[in-house]
Formats: sequence, C-alpha cells, structure tokens
Amino acid sequence: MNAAPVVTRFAPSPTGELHLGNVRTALFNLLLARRSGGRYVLRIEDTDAARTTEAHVDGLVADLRWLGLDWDEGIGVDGAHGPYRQRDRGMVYGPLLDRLLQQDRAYPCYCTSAELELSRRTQLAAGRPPRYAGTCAQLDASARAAHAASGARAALRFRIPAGRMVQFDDLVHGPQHVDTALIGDFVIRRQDATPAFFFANAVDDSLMQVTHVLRGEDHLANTSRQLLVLEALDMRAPRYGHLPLLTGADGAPLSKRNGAQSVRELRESGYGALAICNQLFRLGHSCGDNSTLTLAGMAENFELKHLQRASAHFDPVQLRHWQSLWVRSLSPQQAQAWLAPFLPAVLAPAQRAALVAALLPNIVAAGDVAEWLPVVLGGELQWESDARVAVERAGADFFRAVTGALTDEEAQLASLRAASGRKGAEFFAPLRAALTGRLHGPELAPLLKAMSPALVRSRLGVWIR
RNA sequence: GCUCCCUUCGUCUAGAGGCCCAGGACACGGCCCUCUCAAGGCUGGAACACGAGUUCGAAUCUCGUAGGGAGCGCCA
Repeated sequence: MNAAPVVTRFAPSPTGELHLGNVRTALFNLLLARRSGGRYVLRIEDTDAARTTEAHVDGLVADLRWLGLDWDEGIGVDGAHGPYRQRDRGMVYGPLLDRLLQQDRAYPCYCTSAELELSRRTQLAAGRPPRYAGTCAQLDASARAAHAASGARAALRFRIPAGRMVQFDDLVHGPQHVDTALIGDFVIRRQDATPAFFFANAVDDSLMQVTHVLRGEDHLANTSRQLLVLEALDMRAPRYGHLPLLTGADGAPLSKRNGAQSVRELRESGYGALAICNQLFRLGHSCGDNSTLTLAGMAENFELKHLQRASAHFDPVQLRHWQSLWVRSLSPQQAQAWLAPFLPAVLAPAQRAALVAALLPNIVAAGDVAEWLPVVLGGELQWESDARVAVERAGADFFRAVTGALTDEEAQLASLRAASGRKGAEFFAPLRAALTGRLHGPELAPLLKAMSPALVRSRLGVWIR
C-alpha cells in the first residue's frame, strides 16, 4: 500500500483452549492490519514444551479458521519470515543469543531454582521487589569455567543497563517511561537451551517485520525489557499497544470460574462466529454502528483512538444480543446449515425446511431448538398448567369441530378456524395448547406446517372425549 | 512491599473546557403491533468514584484519596 505497510500479529501459546480474551486480541490485530491493507501474521509461541500440546495447536488453528480470522502469513500459510513456530526457530535464536553473550549484554547464570526462590522470598519478606539479586552477574571467566566443569548448565540472563530510562509511546496508553533500576536481569535462554518469552517474542516480532503489536495489558509493565533486548541487538522494535483486560461479571479476569467459555464450547452450543466477533469488537473498542458488521465492516470501523483504556466485563447477555441479530440475518438455507447439527439426522428435506422456518424466529442459541423438537416431531409434551386449563375450557366440542376439518394433507389453519367457529385467542389458545402443551411459542401457522398431519390429528383427537 | 495501569447508567460505551442538568447500545419497565412468545416501533427509569485546585466555565486539565487490575518467574 505504502512504503511502510502495517504488519500485525497474533502470537498465542498453545497451552489451552482459545478463549475470548485471546480472540479479541487476534481480532483487533487482524482488523488493524486489514484497515490499512497490511499483513497479519500468526505465530505459535510453543517454547514451553511441558504445557504445549499438538492438540492445542490444532484446536487453535481450527478455532481461528472457524471464526474467520484468517492470517496472511503463519502456520499453514507460507510466508517469507518462517518458520512460524518458535520451537522450529532455534537456528534463528542461537546467533542472536551468542551475540548478546559475546558483547556481555548477557551472562550465564548458574543459580538453581531453589536459590532463586529463596532469594525472592527473602526480598518479599523484607518489603523489597523480588528481583534477581545479580549473583552471577559478575562471574569472571574462571568462575564460569568452574561451574561448567562441575557439570552445571547455565541459563542466560540479559544484563539490564544501569541508570537508564526506557521510553516508548504506547498505542493505547500514550507515553511511558521506566527506570532500568527497577528491572532485574531476566532469563532470555533457559537452562534447557530454549528461548524465553521476553527474548523470543521481541526478536520474532522484529524479524517478522511486525510494526504494530496489540496485546494484553499484562504485558505493559514488561515492555521495557523487550525494548532493551531489541536495542542491544540493534533491531527495530514494533509499536506496542496494550489492550485492557477482559473480565468476568465479577470483575475478575475472565476464567472458567466466572462463566467464560472457550471458543470450542461456544461453537458447539451454536453461537455464530460473526456474533462472537461483533460482541468482542465492542469490548474495549467503541463503534457508532450498532448493526451486525462483517469482518470487513469492522476493519473499516476499527480505530486505535477508539480503544478503551479500562478493562471491560464480558457479558453473556450482550453476546446473546449479537447472536440474535446474526440469527435473524440468516437466509433459510444458512439457517438450515447452522441448525443441522442440532436436528435429528433423519429428516426429510421438506420437513427440515418447515421445521427451521417455524422455529428460527424464536431461536437465539442453536441449542434452543432442543425444547421444541419433541413438540414438532412428536415426542412427549411437557404440559404447562395454564395450557391444560385452556384445553379443558375449550371443551370436546371445539376439538371435535377442528378435528373434523383435518385432512390427510397438511393442516390448514384457516379451515380449522372456520370449522371451530371461533376467532382470535378463543381459537388459537386451545389449539396451541393442545398441540404444544404450552401457551407460548412460535407462530402457529408455520408450526402446523412443520408437524405431520398424523401428529396433529392425534394431539387434537385425545381431547374429543 | 515496590512499580505501572485504570475509574461515565446494572453492563458495553460516546464524550479530548462551554454543543452535556451527559448521547447510544444491551438489560429492565410501560405502550403499540399481535393467537401467544419472539421480533419490530415508540417510550420510561438509570451514570461522570470521592475531595481539593486551575478556569468566567470541568465528565473533560492538575494534585490527592479511595477502589479495582497488572507486573516484579528458567509462564507467556
């Protein structure tokens, strides 16, 4: 598009199922790129071998694809900056790590986790920030050799320059500055030789030419570390923007405990991808348009200046609203495809179409069809007491009359009404009650079309005597 | 403990000194429509955390207080 295209990325860690907070981050990065005709990259941060599983990688990719959040470059999509899984990028990290070591911007650390833990606890108890004490910071060559000779494997720590002020302009929060005196030397390569987050994440963004990073606010306080690493390597840093966290209704970070569902769960309970995206688009980002937007529409409306700085509560009720709008926007064909997994497999096409047509106006979540299936298809009715009263009040004569108007063809509401000699609620209420066991529900005419003539006859017939 | 971030209706948000005795959306109530429910239309109640200060004027600027959150990991 222009000389400096926007490149964004989503860099999840495959240690669990994709949840809404992640999806929003992915969505915003995608939209930021799309808005300006830039590129959006998907990188998998799987350096934590213990928690990473291939199932999670597959799930992540499947969820993102289902949501329609397709990437221009990344896992499964060839690009010029791969590989896109960090576990495959060892050859990229090695030389950079060596350089930092040679330039003394990093040093080997032989401290054990027990020692580090003790140090942390001591500092905390003394009311001090728990930072690396610098035990190995000044080891000379012979001391290092001695450690190495004893078989100890070193982690590599980044040496924080003293007395510096790291400054950056956050895309969301504005100018930030951090005194390096407040930062402890941190690990950039673990003892097992795998790269650590602050290093790999920063370096990959730079290498992949990422220009804008939108990520969770939990990274704000640590951004200075990544900036320092890139500076030491003389690499270009992206611009960072920190999105407010998504919380549950209780204000605590979104989790299973406060009702957060994974994308997989949402999908399986019949939520539409676009409904989810529309809801997320308005969480931490404002949009004057209250209609359901496509991803392209969202991209047009996405503005960094419309990003909120305060955390947002995820409200399932609002998701339901977007879901409702989405459902009402479905064509009959789309509605049938959407509902298919929730309907009995053996259903004649015509009956399926009639069923969907009848129920759709009253459905929000796809699972809502479940309660109507026995009603329409001929299962046991769950009688509401009011409905029973309405049926009894109508009397056997009413049902004898309407049953007389039934044919073996599809039941015609108009002829039943004519036969009953009644109109309005006097006619509909007992009919609805006898057919469905309740007084509320989808419009009766399409409902009747969806039910088999035999079922209608038997439901009405029982009330004649 | 230290550092950083945040604070407008119940919720999501508009608002970048006068257009705001604060607008929209969801939710909730009422009315209309209607065989009921849903949808739709109209309508109602509902908020600038608190306290100082700057200013002719503050939701908007400054400081403080309170509350919430995050970070300080060989997790990401």
